[in-house]
Amino acid sequence: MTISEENYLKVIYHLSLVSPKGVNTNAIAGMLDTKASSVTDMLKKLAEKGLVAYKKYQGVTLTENGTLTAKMIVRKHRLWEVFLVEKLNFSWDEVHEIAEELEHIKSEKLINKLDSFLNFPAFDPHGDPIPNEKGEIIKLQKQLLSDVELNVSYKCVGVKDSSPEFLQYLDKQQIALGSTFKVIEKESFDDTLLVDINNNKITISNKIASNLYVQ
Amino acid sequence: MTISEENYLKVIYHLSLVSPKGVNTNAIAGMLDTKASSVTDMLKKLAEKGLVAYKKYQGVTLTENGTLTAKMIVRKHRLWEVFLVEKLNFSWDEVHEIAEELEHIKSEKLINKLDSFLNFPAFDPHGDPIPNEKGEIIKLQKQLLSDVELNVSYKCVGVKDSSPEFLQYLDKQQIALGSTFKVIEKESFDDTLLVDINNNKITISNKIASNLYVQ
DNA sequence: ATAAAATTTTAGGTAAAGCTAAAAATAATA
DNA sequence: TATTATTTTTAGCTTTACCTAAAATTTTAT
Repeated sequence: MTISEENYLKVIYHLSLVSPKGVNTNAIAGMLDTKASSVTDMLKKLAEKGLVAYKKYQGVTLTENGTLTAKMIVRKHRLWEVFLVEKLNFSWDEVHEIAEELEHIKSEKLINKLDSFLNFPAFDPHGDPIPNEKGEIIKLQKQLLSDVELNVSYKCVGVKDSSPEFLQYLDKQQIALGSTFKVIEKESFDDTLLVDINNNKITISNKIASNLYVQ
Repeated sequence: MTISEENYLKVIYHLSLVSPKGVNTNAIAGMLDTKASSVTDMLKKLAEKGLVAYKKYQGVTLTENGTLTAKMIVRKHRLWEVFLVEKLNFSWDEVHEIAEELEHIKSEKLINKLDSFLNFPAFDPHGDPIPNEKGEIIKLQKQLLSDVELNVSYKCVGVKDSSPEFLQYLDKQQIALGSTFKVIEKESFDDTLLVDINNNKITISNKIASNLYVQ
């Protein structure tokens, strides 16, 4: 299994969560910053290896084997992110890029020992669930802050966008996982929210609110 | 810098310690399990990049820049080995292979934070010195057990061969870094040694003795 | 329903890092 | 020193993972 193949599987896995019936060639190309023709080539190869079900022009889905393989890559990525934040004191906006490399280190023993060293964390620093050794994932029913009821208390449990830019914005606003939210008012014109965060009233754009998961 | 280029630099660095005047194409090929013709190709590329000084048929040496780059790869390799043994409880015969992958992760910040997390270790689990951030290396004057005086006490400080086979043999004989050695007798016929290890007399072949560093 | 637009695939090509086989240079030996 | 042996390089080929441009298919819109 090459790094490139692993990256394709991971991207198909993430896109499948949104389009379970089949992932488009162009969508994959967009995520991997490559061309559609390159994607077609790789899909044929992955199909040969039994990792995806692929029919010309029909999009692609992961096989059972492909799904498990993809989940193991996600598992590695998220465990390394926990390591980087918890043990090496990286901030949550720095870890994604490094974990993109670490996720390709090949040793099941390594990842299980790392898991144990970290005390079997269930979530990564961005609130995303970490698959266990069998690929099982805790799925909590979270909502976007943009879809939430007025005057009800929620807790921040994750971010949808985990780009450094967004995460640094949250740092600046002192928003972190665990912060408590109550939407006081919603401006109907542009869906801007007036929110009470940790007993501190701030205004939040719809774009921000629709990238914050609460519970 | 590709993984392949890094592996060449690392091998040239290690071979340079033994042949400082110039490393042979065939020697590199042997270490990397590749063919001499492939090595020639790569040497040209590394020379282009200013990492090695290369003249046809004359062997190769690292430039200053190449030496520092190689040392940083060695630094990463050895720090990851310490992490694997100290934090994840791997045994010393398991870590080399995994560190071969981890040494290629590209983030100076990562490696310096790892160094700090491990309390700036000076030696790896096999007793090899870890270059610091500047590439400086502590060099201790160690001897091979095979070259040592009779009836003088020494301490084991490193292994020359760090293959799993040799390390597992040492485990079986309960020899570890820090073990004390006193050579009681040397058989002149085959240089077999009768050695007192931690107050325990055992017989050791010349092959074993010439792979153990003591001080 | 058919034409236009968008998507996807095919065909053929490139760069990296390997390979084999033959040629060239260096080293060893008679 | 001449010849043989070894080492190294060159030349040309393969595979992986990309690419562009053109052809095929599907989707959208008139």
